[in-house]
Amino acid sequence: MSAKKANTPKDQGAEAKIKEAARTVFHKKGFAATRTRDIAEEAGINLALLNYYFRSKNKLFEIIMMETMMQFMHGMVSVFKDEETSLDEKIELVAIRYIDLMIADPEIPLFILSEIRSNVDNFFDNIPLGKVLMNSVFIEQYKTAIQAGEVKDVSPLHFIINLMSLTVFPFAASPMLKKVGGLKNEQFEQLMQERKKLIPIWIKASLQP
Amino acid sequence: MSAKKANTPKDQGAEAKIKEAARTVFHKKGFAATRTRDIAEEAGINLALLNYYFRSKNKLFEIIMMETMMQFMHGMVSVFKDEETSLDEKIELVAIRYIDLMIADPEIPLFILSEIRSNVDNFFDNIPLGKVLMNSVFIEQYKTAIQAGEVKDVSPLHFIINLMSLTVFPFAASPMLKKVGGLKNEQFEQLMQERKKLIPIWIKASLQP
DNA sequence: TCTTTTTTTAATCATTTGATTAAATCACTT
DNA sequence: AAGTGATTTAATCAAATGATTAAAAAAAGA
Repeated sequence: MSAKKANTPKDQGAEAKIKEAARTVFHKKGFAATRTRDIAEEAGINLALLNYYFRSKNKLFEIIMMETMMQFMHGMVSVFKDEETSLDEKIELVAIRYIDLMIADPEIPLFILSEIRSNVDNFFDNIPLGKVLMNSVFIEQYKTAIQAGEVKDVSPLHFIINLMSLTVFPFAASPMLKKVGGLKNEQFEQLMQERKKLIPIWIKASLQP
Repeated sequence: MSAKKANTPKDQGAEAKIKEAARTVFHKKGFAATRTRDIAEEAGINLALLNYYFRSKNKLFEIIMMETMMQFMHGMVSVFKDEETSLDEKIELVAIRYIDLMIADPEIPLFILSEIRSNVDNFFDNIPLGKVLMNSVFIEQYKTAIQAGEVKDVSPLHFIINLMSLTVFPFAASPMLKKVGGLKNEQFEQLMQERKKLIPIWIKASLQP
């Protein structure tokens, strides 16, 4: 039942290797398209080990999904709740943190969007993330700015959607951008680096009353 | 070899019914997650019929993929190439057409993005869509406006990405928005209707020098 | 009506794939 | 070194799934 210490004979622990391999393959191909044998091969271990450590493909996927969601959400929620930073600073922080996160792991956006559609998981069913975000300091600051006449009176929902759209969509669409636009990986990353500075400028421009 | 006329005994042609069912299921679940039996059931026909008419799951998928890509691209390309409309009008046209298209068929964005990632298809390999778009009237008008000092000097690529992001992303993320934000279908559609007017305003604001 | 062609079905095949089992190997304790 | 438990493997199972086949049913043509 318990596989506490990684006292394996091989290099660095089969359990950890399997999880890393699972993350790689699941992120790249999604749940339905990955076979447990893909994961075993990627990890360089026998197929039975996967079931020995993780019981089933589903269980393993749930772990990866949970960790990925946490990783993705944590950056956002921590910025949204910060009492110390201004509205403008938060906009800049969201852009920078998310773009850095996604440059490091570009498969995440499409993975999350696809798997939530597939409903393989019930991650959000118990977590009132909507309430957390829409009642956050960020949104309060936005509403306050509206009442002070500093920004246009547009629904906070549009505001959040726009910020996420400009930040996340290019990564979700990167396979298409690279195919359609003939972009190389370096060019794409260069473009995304530029957006860390540009997105806050565009968002602020769109808020001008 | 040829199944010309739909002279079937049943209601309206099994071949057409299978294709419609395939479109529905593929769009909803993606290639890897749909089983041919799902399609047969959705179409209300026997499984063997699918292979009789379409030879294989792959062949059937390629047809659906091709038609979906055509549907999605045609709206964009026709606006981009139009010699008669202004830059501002094109921005408005793209927003309106795409949002209308996606309200009618909300599964399309995530379907296209996912399946291009999966590389199941080689749709773009023969079509220089990037050249077509980046050399279009739309982009020429944008560059002209930059040289005239009417808009900020930002890469046309960012411009296109921003327009697509604000338009397409909310639909790609709609399963998440509905779960996280607790949005009902009607609320979501209402929000998207608003964006037909708002996106051009935001884009134009972001272009101000 | 009778024949021929097209359409539809039930049954079955072959492969893929998630999962299990029993045995072998390894690492650590005594 | 022997024993004990943890780790790993090869072999195999059972279910799911894409595809095929042979025959029945329906439609069309004579």
